[in-house]
Amino acid sequence: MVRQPTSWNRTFLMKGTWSPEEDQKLIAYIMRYGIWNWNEMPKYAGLSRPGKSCRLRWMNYLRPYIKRGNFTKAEGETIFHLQKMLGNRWSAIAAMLQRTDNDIKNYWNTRLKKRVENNLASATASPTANNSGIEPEQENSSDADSSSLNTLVELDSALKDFPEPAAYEISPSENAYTVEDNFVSSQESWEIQSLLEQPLTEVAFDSEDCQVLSPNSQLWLHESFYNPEDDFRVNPFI
DNA sequence: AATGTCCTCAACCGCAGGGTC
DNA sequence: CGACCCTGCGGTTGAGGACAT
Repeated sequence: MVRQPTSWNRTFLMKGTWSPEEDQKLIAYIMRYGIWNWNEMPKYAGLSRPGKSCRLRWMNYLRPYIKRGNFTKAEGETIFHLQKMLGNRWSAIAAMLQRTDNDIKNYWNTRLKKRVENNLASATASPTANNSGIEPEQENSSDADSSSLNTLVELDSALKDFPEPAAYEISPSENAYTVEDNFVSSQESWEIQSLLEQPLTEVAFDSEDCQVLSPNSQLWLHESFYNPEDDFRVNPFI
């Protein structure tokens, strides 16, 4: 079988940052025809981009249902612990947070990783120093506890400069919500959704699964309240 | 104001795995 | 069964903005 030239290896294809016009073309095409073949789609969508580039742009930026913007402290905690448990499986971590793997990866590489490394370096340099704020008797506990404690110390150091979580502080005015409990009523869910402009999806974290979440991150939302027709990202020309 | 350095993040690259022919 | 295609993943790069000197 002869390998046919594909859009992956065509020459003279555009590279670099996507323009708003290109984004619009890709969104419009996918909304109309769906995703059927990334290699062939750019040709029909009027894009001079490799299919791979189109896929990446869609997955990391244009598609609905992804959360963007600043990471909350709770998300930072989640990423920290999931990375510890799963390793660099960014897509798996991203799926749990409704973020993109690229975002998670960037966040880890540019923030958490550096802080953890710095913390470990300082701990190595002065192993007897107690700069963690942990009481001495806690440090004399069992090995397992000690390991857990080290994790907490690393986490605390990694996250200490983070802002307080703001993603669920809904504003403005009379619809202002701060989600602090484990349950949100349907009506509240819808209102929160409308304000957040992100899809309602069940966020199924709990402390038994990953033992990382603060109460703030335990939102129970249901996607049945989400109407894609109202979503400008899904219907860009409405 | 000019220059250098650091930081963030969008995008690219190479590879692996699964599916198809 | 092997060659090829497509997709998804993780590592890396580089442009551009922020900040420091």
